[in-house]
Amino acid sequence: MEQNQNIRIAVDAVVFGYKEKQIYILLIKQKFGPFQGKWALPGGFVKDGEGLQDAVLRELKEETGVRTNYLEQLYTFGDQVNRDPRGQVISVAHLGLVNPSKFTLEADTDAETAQWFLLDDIPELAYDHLDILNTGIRRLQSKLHYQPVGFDLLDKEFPFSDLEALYQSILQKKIDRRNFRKKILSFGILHETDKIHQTGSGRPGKLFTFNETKYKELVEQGIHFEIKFA
Amino acid sequence: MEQNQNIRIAVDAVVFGYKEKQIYILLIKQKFGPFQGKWALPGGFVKDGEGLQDAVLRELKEETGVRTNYLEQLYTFGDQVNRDPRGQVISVAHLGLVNPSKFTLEADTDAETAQWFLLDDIPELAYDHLDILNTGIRRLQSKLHYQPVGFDLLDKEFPFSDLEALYQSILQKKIDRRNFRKKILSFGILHETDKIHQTGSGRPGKLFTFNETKYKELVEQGIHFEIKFA
DNA sequence: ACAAAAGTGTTAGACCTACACCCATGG
DNA sequence: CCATGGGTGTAGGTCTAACACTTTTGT
Repeated sequence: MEQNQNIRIAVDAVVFGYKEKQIYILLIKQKFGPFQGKWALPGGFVKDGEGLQDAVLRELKEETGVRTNYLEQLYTFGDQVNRDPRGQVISVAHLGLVNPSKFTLEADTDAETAQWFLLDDIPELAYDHLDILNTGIRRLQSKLHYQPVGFDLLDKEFPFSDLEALYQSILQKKIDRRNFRKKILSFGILHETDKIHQTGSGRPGKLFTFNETKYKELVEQGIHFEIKFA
Repeated sequence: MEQNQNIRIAVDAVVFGYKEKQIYILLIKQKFGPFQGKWALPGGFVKDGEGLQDAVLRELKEETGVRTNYLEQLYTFGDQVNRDPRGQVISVAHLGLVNPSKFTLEADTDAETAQWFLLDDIPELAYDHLDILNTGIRRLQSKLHYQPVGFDLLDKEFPFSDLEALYQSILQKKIDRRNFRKKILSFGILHETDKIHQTGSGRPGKLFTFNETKYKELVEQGIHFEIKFA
């Protein structure tokens, strides 16, 4: 009953960031270990006395310099006993959302570099991190259907087209602009400021902010967002 | 980097069963440990070289005699470092669905007894198992909205009213019979046999079976089931 | 005046909700 | 014939899908 286990527990993070109208994912290049030089998700072993979420936040900060407000548990990988060549390791994967413009990437400890990658430009990954990443992508895609998404990814003030591009980038399909706008506005999570987005070309758009109270309320309550591609 | 951890990993199972038109949950009475004599979810430590899901299935069989086809990962409890008085233990909770009529409960190893409990008759539970149980209930309730449920809980042939009672029992509210039937039949997961349910009183109902192919297809694809209480 | 991006409304169809009476069987 | 539970249809309202032109700005 009190026999010792020879299993170790780690955490990993699938962190999404949105910039330049596209979704990126945060990866690090490993400095040590069996996959030295390979790209991987940020993560590492949990320390004694440390909670799971704390471990993720610590590793993220150490390996990439990023801090995230939004972090949820994704899935625990431990059915495959040999997923780590160093021995049996169970990894509790988390999903994070971040606005990349708030941070400069800085690799500290186990990581040589940290870098944002476009989803269709992912390098070969260490361990089973591709599985974890795919689980994260699927989760993010389904989140859109039952929770508002965007608060943690966009700037405080943003043009409506940013939100639209965000949804299209996550779902990887085109959305009808008129229907999308109607639907989102009907949730009442946006507040239209009187500022105007200064851009290079084309008609400038009004800037919006999230109504944080209403937004968080709908994150709790759940929404039903269903929209066909145009 | 290769420092040893003093954290152990366990699994627990929230197993639902349906009988006599109501949802039950499977609990065991602990034979040993800090909560000796208390009721708890079936579960225990993962063995070296064992996968998570295998560990759940093993513990379930050892402690209750139940085997389940349907088992999904629920959530990993490890943010609270002191959830187990024996030391830091992270528990990967799973959710199982079972037809209780297929098993007689038999407690083998760590359990004194195993027993089915009605949801509104849950005894005091060991550890943070009430949190885990509530997470399981919420998950099962939301599953109804995006996946068909019933295949693993009902008999092979069942009257339509069983399915209806199952949904009502899980959602804890009354459902309009006509609308429910219309909705479920429109999914095409049911096959009407020409057999008749032999019951005590009242008009006998036709027996149905699940169209397993279609059912599993919709489990993958997802459905959208939304129904107001009557 | 042209290029680029923002902004805007209506209609048809699908789906959801509300609602009450008759039917088949056993005792 | 009564009690019990099974079986059935329709109309109103709401939500979604489809669809294209005009407006504002910079160059």
